[in-house]
Amino acid sequence: MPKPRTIRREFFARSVHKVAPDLIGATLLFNGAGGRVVEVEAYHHTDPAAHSFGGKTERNAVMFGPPGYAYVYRSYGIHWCLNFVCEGTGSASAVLIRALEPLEGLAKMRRRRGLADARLLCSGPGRLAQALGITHAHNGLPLDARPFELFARLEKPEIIAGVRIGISKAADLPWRYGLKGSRFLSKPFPQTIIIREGG
DNA sequence: TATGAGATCAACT
DNA sequence: GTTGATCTCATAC
Repeated sequence: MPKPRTIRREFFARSVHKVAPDLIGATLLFNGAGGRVVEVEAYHHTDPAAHSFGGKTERNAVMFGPPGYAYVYRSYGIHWCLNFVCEGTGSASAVLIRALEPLEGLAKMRRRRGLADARLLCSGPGRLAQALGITHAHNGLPLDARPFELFARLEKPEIIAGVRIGISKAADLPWRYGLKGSRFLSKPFPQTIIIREGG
């Protein structure tokens, strides 16, 4: 068995469109709780759906900083959503982490979510943040140091792509990526575009 | 299975 | 005042 490699900050200093599919199958832990990344979305600064599209504000400031940091924002007034800042300082692009397959710290995550069903623990950006205990307090933290732990995938999974969820601007861009066949996706992928290139 | 309302806050018009 | 990178519960088919 090969040993899992820790993902370093340089991993994120690339195009969001490379980083996003490369994150599928990676392992994300936060204070020892988490699992395998099965769904993400890419947000590029030239994309009208990105928070950074309209320029730097207090909320999105972390997106304008260096890659390899966590951008956490409040969604619909009640949820927290976790993003990984990518590309270079000032490029203001990020990957939204949308779903995990729960593997570690199941009891902790169930307690935080008030749920028994593993399927619903981390299947959605708001659910995932709640299960891991991520809030605005963690906005701007580096991804290559505790409480974050990120491990690269050992094998190249089959990745599917589709349009992003819950947005009205640039809604036709296929920048949502998922692990093919996973039971832990926030929603099914209607069309199946399979990506094989990359590693 | 599908659709709708409510929760609640920051950014924007 | 409206919208939004959401989720849960209720009601309808």
